[in-house]
Amino acid sequence: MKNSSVKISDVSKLANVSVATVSRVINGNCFVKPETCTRVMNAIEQLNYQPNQSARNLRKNTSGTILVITPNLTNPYYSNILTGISETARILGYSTFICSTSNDQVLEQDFIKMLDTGRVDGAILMALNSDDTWILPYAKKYPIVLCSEYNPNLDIDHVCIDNYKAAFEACEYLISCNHKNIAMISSDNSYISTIHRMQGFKDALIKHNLKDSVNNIELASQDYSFESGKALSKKILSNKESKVTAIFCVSDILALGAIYGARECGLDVPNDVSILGFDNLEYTVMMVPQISTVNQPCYDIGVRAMNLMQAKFLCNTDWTTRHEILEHHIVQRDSIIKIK
Amino acid sequence: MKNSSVKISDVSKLANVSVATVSRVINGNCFVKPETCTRVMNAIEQLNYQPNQSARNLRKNTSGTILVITPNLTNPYYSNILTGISETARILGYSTFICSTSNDQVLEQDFIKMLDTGRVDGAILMALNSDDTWILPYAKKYPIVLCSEYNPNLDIDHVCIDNYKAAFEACEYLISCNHKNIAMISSDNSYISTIHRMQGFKDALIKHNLKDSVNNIELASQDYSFESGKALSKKILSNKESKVTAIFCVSDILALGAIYGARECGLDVPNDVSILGFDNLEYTVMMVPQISTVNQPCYDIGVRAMNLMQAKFLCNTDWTTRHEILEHHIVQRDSIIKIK
DNA sequence: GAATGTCATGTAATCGATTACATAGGAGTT
DNA sequence: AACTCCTATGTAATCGATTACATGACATTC
Repeated sequence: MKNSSVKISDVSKLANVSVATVSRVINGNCFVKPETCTRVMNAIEQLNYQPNQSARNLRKNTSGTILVITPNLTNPYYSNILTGISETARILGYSTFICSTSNDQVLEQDFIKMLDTGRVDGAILMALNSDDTWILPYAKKYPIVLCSEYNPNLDIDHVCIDNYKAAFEACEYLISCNHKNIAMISSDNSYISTIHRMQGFKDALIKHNLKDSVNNIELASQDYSFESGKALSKKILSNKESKVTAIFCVSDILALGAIYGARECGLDVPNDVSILGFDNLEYTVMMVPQISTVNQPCYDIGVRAMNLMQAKFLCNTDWTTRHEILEHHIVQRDSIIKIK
Repeated sequence: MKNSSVKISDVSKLANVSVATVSRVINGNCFVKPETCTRVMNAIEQLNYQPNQSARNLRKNTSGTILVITPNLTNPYYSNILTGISETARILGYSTFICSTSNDQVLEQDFIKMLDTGRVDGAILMALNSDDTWILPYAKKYPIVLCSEYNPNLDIDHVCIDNYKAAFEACEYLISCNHKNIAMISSDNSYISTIHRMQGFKDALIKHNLKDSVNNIELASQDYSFESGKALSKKILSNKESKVTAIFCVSDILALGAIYGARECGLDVPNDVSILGFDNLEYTVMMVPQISTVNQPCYDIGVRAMNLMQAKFLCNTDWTTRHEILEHHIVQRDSIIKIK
């Protein structure tokens, strides 16, 4: 026998009140006599009553759950954000429905349709391309929050870091270590973070009169894979003319690949080449050399995204779009040396 | 305007049939004239009708969602299993509700209560202690599948590998490389996998007359952390009398820590100490030395767990408990050498 | 041609909550 | 005493689907 077979009418009978009163007690209506309230609560306790969510959702026309769309679950960058989202959702009383797309846009748009069916009340998306516009009609109808990535032409709430500034500073950090010939391993996608990081990198080079490096950008074809990082660093480092002394990678996994590739070219990191990562994932400190990187507050990004979602739910007046920019910082470790 | 405001009665009006007929079409009842069926489907298409899940769930007394309980989302071991579970669930038409406990049993049991409220139809648990019995009443009432860990005294469906055999073989592999003084870094928890691995390790040593090594087991206090691996390998290797030449770690992260610790002791891996990991997570090949390890088919474990769950749902006769044991294998890479 | 069976469809009850509206008792006002 | 107002509670409609049961059309059988 399911406990769920205990329903509100059972409670009402035991407490000798109507179902309406029981419902009022459950939902904290203030017009219930304390005495009655106690009686009802005792009955609930005694029967171990738990309200049926489907019935509640049907009546209230909500689901209490948030759709979370992520490219995958295994990349620690995403899983850290997801942890922030999930834990915050739990605390705030929402459920989450985490869906991974494996970068399949059709799947992504199928998931989004759950907003229409009432299966979910809102959605947090973690990987919108900077030129995606299909999301707009949904964002107009439902609460949507974008995480890390967004389309600058669309007026939709989002939470992210200042990727332009982060890359600019990262590049300046390498320059401050007297690197003059710097390469970048970026990614062949159209995320706004990628665009901003490349622009920040270039602008820093230009500011410091290192225009020759501006074209040293290689693009990883499979997003942020180790294999791409390895292959591209070998490509960069095997070009003896260029004499690159530092590589800025737009993810820690690419940096890992770059280090491996450097080693295969017979080069030592950091003595022959310096490598800078991005994200500051846990494993950057689990190896030699520990990887210097740009910290992103992944967990907090998730927390803020979920809080923003709740704010949108609670707001009953006009909502003005919010863009939350969290702080990044450069983490100096062992994969970079200062050239004398 | 929500699309969800289109309801079954709107479709029925447009198609000029009753709601019952529309429902029959949606649910594939065979007693509908093809002609009528087409008319209804056109109406559905035209109105972009999507059935309201809450109403459906209420009426059918199901939720179509599976609770998945994991210690965390960030450990790639779990996130790979989760991927297998989620993708399979999607294909089979179920939703998943992934909850992470951070090893908080109170939270875990709170999550399980969602079975009682009808919020979920079944649960997959990924980290049951070998002496946990609180799960039993739930397993009797609801479909429950255990993943990786289980309680051998409880008759509950589970999917895992043969950890005893895996550890036995792992140890024999080290012995076959002529290691005679072998240590183990295990974990201070009561998972059945841990117990079995330690037993397998010991029995292999005994079989090969290496009884002296049997007490070389150190326990990581914070489950499978890098820090523990580092500290314990330093402890093991700094003991000059013991002359340990190989360490078997019960997780790749511990192995990572062990390698780091060895390096801090001035020892080279694999030339001075060999290190064997467990799990075969992606990053074992992303560093030097690439880590030799025991492969677990994480993704498949997830797939099988979800398939098992579905089998339980579909079974309307008596169910006999199933224990699915998937294949492991040793992956030879660079963190182990054969002693001459 | 009456009885029976099959197919296709409709009517209305039902799932378990929430909530608009109704009602009744008691306090306060005139 | 008659009125209003407030509090506390009950009655019944409602959310949007599914489905048991009813019905009618038509085919088959004897």
